Amino acid sequence: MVKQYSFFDDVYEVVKLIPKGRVTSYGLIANYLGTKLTARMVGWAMNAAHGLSDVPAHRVVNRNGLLTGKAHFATPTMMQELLEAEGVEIEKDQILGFKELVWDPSKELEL
DNA sequence: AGAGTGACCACAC
DNA sequence: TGTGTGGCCACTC
Repeated sequence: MVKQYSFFDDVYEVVKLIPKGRVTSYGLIANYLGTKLTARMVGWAMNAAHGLSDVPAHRVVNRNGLLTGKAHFATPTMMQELLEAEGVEIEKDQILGFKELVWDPSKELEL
């Protein structure tokens, strides 16, 4: 039923590699996978990813560290709950110290 | 084949 | 500092 596309798999793989307690942004993933992929595509991929429990979509936020995708979870608070459970502090749907918690695949993985 | 849409990002005012 | 607009690529109707 759920059709999966090739680039979705790439996005999932990166998201799965995000260390616990760390977060990343759509743009960083897009940048890491290649210029072909735009932040919108990553967000769109996440839309399909939320159905897969393997993909920690809660660790992916926008470039401001804002939980823009929380509305797409089972409950609006679920995303925050999951992040807080991993030690990430959140206030008003915004990740505190996002700048230091951000996990940039193009830097961390470094190929 | 064309138009609309999307869990975004960057620039301009 | 905050709002508005365009652009990006892929998918659906």
